[in-house]
Amino acid sequence: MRDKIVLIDGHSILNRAFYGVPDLTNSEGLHTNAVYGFLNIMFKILDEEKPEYLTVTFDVHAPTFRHEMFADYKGTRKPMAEELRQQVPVIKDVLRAMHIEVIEKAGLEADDLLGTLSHRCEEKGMDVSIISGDRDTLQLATEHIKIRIPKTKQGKTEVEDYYAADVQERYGVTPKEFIDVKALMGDTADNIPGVPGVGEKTATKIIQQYQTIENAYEHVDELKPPRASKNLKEFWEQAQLSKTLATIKLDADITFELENARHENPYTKEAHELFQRLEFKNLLGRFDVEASVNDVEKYFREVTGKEEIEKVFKEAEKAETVGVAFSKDAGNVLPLFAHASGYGRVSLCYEAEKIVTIPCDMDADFEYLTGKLSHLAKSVKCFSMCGLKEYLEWLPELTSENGFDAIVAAYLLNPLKNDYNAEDVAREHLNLLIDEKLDEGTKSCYEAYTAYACVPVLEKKLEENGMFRLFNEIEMPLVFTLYDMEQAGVKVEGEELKRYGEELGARIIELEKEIYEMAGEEFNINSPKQLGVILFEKLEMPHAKKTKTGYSTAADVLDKLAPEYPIVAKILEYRQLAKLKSTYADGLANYIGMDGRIHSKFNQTITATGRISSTEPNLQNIPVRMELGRLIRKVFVPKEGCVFVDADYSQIELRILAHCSGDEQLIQAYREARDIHRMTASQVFHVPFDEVTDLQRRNAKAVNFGIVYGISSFGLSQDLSISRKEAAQYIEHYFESYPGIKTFLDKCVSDAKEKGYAETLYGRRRPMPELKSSNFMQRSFGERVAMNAPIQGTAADIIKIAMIHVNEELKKRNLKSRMILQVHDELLIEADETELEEVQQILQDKMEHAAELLVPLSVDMHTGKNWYEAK
DNA sequence: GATCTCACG
DNA sequence: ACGTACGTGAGATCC
Repeated sequence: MRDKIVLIDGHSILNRAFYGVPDLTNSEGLHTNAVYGFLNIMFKILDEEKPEYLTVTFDVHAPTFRHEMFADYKGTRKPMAEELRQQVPVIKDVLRAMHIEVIEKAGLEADDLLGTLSHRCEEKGMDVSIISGDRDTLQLATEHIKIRIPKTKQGKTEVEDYYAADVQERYGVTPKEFIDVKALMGDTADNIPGVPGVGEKTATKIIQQYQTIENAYEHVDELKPPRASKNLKEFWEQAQLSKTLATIKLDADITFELENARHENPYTKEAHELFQRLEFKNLLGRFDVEASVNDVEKYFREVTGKEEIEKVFKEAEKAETVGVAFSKDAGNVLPLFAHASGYGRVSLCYEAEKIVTIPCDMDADFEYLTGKLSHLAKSVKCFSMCGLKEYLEWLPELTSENGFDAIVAAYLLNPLKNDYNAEDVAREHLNLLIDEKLDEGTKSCYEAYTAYACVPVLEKKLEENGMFRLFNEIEMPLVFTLYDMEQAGVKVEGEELKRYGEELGARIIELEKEIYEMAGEEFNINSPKQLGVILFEKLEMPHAKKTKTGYSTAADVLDKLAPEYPIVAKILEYRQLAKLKSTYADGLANYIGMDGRIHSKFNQTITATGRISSTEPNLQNIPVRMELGRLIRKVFVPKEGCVFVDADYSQIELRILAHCSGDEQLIQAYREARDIHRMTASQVFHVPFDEVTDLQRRNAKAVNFGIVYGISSFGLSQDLSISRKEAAQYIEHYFESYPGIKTFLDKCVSDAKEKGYAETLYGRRRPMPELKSSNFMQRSFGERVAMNAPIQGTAADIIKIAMIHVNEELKKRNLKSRMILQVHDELLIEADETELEEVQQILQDKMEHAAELLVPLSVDMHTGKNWYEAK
């Protein structure tokens, strides 16, 4: 059996990875996508090949890089992107930590290193795999040297393999002849001149016939086409030079000790720490966690028997802080004693060395244990869990005074993550690794311990980041508010909804028929791909836009075609109805519970800005803009004896902008309750206030929206279907009229650049690594976000405060009315008819006084027997 | 699982 | 020159 060595072309693969993997950044703001992509490719190769030896080569002098991704790029080298440059030392650190040999030699091209190493290894009788993104290395392929070129396709890495025979098959020449082909055709990127007028086709033909340029030169008069014959004669010296340049050295002067390249366990402790810092979560699974010792586990204890359990709780009651975890035990616990919800175990940590897990059994079933916990909640100062809201059902005695949610705290500290869980909190904040393959009891102990131990750590970090009050006074109380809303749910008329869906269905079938007839064939209208072919190929419509994968058939494109092509209008109508039926009519029906109500989830740890999100189902995007869709709201009804009260903030984001910017004009306008869009129109278009046309007001409104989004002339021009120039002019006039706003928005960007995060009025932070990007698009995005996040985030803060106050007031007064929905700037209350006026007064008061700004907060309120009427 | 489209603020 | 408005969630298609 031949030994095998894998040689990785470091810069080439790093470069591939950089352009193939979307931008990733760790919480320190360090770009990591190239390193991540590199490691993925490397691990894939190692898993496949299991080589005895492994070496990564870097050419030291690589200040510039060829852009292989862009076909239009030719000629001189472009400087390496800053985001890539900063990752070069990182990958070297990672490799060092993994004990993988790195070979660099000043003045030597990576190709020559690879050539020499592969050649030497082959002579020693080894199999060699060269991993490179550079096709020049194909000349190195032999029977025993395999060239492997990784391709990143939609997140998946595929590898093209070339032995000598494969090169012959693919390119029609042998690897050695490949050099001569290149000598003739040249390579601008590598500064190889080649022979003028000879391209790939001609070069290949000539070499297929004559094998080498020398042989071709001997028969130079027979060469075809005549141009090649003439030029080879004329540029013979240049051709010879080109061949030298194109030839990869096999005998470079380097010292290489094979034993240094021996591939042993790369999963070292140092590498693990580095991977953690880089936040390569799904690569951490490769490490053997057992190796990294922690001494927490030895304090884990399983407790059974009523006497023992009582003893534990008695001890726990004396603690200031307890960490608690519920576990869905799939193991040994008799299902008989588990709860219907699936919980079969609770765990408790009340000192760093007192960590117990209690399986539900005949002595102590789930209700008994949660009863003990709820009782415990009355005596401790801090009752901490990971994801508190999920468990409040079982802890009726817990209040926002002493409840602590580690997950919510972790979210505030970094709101950009996709998901939050106990393992991550332990790793990031306690530097504690939790094995994924643990039994339920141990895992549950870890979670309880994490909830316990992270309290002081997270509190300190919140304090340091100026978010202590935000956490204690807004986010934690909100956990309880959201829980109440989820419990309350909203009543939905199932029968009505069904009828609505059926009506839509009937119309959809009609439309389908008409569309098929007009198209002349049947196809899947829901498939953008098929639809694109019908519209833009078969019916030859002018296609305005393209997406990555084909034609865009988005509504704004179709809107422009609709006046001229009746079928497009039908398709738009079909789309609208199909959406209403699938997402809303049918979609919502699936969520109606036994109580006739929908209990949507309100998520507190999703958005980057601090907004709440709603899922299963999303009740924050129920149609309202179009009448047909809006009708859906008629099926959302209050329960018997109740009415809906819907209250929404009027232009809260613009008011926040007025406050934060201190712009005199805008503040004055809001104090006088003037029509802001009309005023803007008057200023931007230089017309008297009373002479503003509807169109001007509409456009001004779009400008105001744009300001909040972090305006760009392009975005505004798209929205208003005007030229970019015009849009830029609107913006210019706007900033002339409101100089305070311009100053404020500029400050948002410069502050965020300086601090690395954007901040709301209440101290909520959004980290902003994008602002450091050298990529124009990403940086511009960062700038828009830096303008938008403080405004959108402050609005989110304010309505959260209002929600907490409204909910508290309803409870305090023992009212039967319940807050049931939040839609970003809107609250929906199911109000008992006898309490209607009181509820209206509470809503108005608490919403308008949630924050005291330089401008009044104004609330619009409506009542009705369904959501349609109340909006 | 990625992509496209579209519903909301 | 680059190629976009800010923030979400869900359904359908297609690989």
